[in-house]
Amino acid sequence: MSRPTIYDVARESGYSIKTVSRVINEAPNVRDETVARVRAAIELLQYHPDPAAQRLGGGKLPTIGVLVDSIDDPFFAQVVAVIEARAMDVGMDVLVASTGMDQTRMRTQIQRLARRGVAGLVIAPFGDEKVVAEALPHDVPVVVIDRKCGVTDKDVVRVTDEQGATDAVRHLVARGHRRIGFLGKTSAFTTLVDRYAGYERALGEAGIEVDPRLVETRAWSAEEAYPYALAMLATPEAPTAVFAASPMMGLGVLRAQRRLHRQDVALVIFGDYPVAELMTPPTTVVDQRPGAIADTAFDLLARRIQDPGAEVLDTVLPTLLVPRGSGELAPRGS
Amino acid sequence: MSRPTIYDVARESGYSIKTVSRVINEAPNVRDETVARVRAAIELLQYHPDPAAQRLGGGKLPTIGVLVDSIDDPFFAQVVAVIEARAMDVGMDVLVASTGMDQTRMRTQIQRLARRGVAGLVIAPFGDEKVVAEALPHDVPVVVIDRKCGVTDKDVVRVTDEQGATDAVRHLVARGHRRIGFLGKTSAFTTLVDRYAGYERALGEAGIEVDPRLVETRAWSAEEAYPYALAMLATPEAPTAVFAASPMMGLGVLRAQRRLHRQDVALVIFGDYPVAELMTPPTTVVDQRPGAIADTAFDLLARRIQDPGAEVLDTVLPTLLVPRGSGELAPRGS
DNA sequence: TGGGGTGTTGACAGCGCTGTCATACCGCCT
DNA sequence: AGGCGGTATGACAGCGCTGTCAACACCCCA
Repeated sequence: MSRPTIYDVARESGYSIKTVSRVINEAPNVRDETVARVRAAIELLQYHPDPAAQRLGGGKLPTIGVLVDSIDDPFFAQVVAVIEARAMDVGMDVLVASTGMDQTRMRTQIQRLARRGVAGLVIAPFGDEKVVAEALPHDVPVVVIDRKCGVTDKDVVRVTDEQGATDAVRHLVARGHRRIGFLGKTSAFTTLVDRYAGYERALGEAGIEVDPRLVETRAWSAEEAYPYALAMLATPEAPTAVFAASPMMGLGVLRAQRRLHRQDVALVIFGDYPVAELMTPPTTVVDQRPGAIADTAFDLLARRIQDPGAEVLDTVLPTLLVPRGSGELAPRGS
Repeated sequence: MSRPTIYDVARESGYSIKTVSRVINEAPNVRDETVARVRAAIELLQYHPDPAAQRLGGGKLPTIGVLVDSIDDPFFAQVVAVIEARAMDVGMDVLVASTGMDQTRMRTQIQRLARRGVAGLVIAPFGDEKVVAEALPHDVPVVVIDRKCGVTDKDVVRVTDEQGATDAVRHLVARGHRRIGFLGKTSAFTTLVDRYAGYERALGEAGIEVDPRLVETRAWSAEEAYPYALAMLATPEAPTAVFAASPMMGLGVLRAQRRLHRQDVALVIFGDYPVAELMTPPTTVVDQRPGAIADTAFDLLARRIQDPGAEVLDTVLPTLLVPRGSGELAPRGS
């Protein structure tokens, strides 16, 4: 009364377990009629191969592992959701793990996932490049998402951080802003360095000099960003617009704006977030399109699982500026 | 150069693989000195047991499966995040799957997870009670979360839906509201039936008769809720306050309010959502405390894994009314 | 007619564990 | 002294697959 095994299917179909195995794995050189009969037996018995046994027998687990900063971050939640959907389509399961922004933990989690014998891994790494390079496994296909972190021997999917930031700041400049603040911890992530570069570029194009008083690079979390944003908005030289280089920074700014009743300060956030369109004013964002990142990552992973020797790709997806109101505000008093 | 196996540990420590196995599984009747030596060898070799082999050998996979409506729903994302954190603490991995609110898919996903040989399952079921009862596996520990769905032979963790709704509506009544709208698809979930009951109860206590024009039970998604909310707020008998029985309904109402510039209508949403405190006005919610649900579910699952015969528990957690502004608005014109 | 593919199938040995059962040894009671 | 029960350890057979290699039937070409 236990689950049927490959032996049951073999007996039922009249073939050997090896032939059944071939049918399951769609191996070549099996007669059509044989395939049909084995399939019929599988159907009849409602047989499903045991993943653990498949793995142990020599194959990989029909599973892909996903490692992200935090599962309930809306960005990563969507990444996980899309990967799960794609995996389900091809009969794979998804193991999730989070780093909690801790490099040691990142390393441990990667090892654990790799140890389980997953077919592939989607990883959002962070931090020191050397640590990342050492932590990434070499015996299992990996696709790196969101942050390159100096990785050159793995497929990478990320977005045009600099261009996206440039777009955002240009957008503000086009509305007449000249005093545009920047928030984002550039020391932590190369993505933020790139976004800052985009900020500088857009200002440069407009002939605006970077005012260090309007650049805040110390905060990482929304909680840390809040006081800095507060301070920046409260100064006499307060910016008329702010570019928040991440949703966390954006939250800090929004809280500060609310606190100071300064909804008149224009704002563009890099990274969309839920209900942004319901804010007052609705928040203009640079959408990183997590779904597209996840889709591409899945495609690349599937490709690498199938062909481990395939050329290593560094895919850079475009971002999308979504004007919703906060980024279209004119400079105060103009 | 491959990963060390139990044989390597046995050789290194001078004991048999069986004794090593005993140490790994903390089996009784092993001398302290033996344990110490084996542990030392494990440490030395950086040995980690192969989960697939453990599973195949007779044990369960050190993995727990989580099945929810949708992984990027903030409520479930937090549930998954907490379970992953808890699982990591005890060296377990987490397999995620989503139902997409499709009963057939729910069934398939449950079977797939059970087939993998997970140690336990956390499931948010939905829909027809008979289907749910048939879909839940009997050969693996299961904890049902969020919705009871008529399940009586599994541990359940949910919240005080009726009480939470009563609290919310009482809160509105206390501010002087007498025309209070209700939105929520009561036909789909028992949780929503309970919330409606809470609504009715609070009104009854206040001697307010239920006005069917203020009760909308047809919508499920935010998209569906929007037009209904719009219609309700646009009528001459428009409510001065609305109780949205789910975050989805809440979104619909918020969009309608924005569209009609009716931020003066008081609103309480059942279920917290990100940045609710940054809305204008900040949204008062009944917090379901997904983290607490997940924590409790994990505890119950661990308990059941350890003792499959333990008494079946139906745990009902309290909700938390979080006043933030929208629920404290006085009736229009008063 | 024989040699050498090519296509199709099966026997069998693992993969790295755990469960079962056997074994060896100890102390203690009668 | 003999026997018994409890403790500590090991030998060995699976668990349900896949990889390797062999077997066999055919077919083609020389």
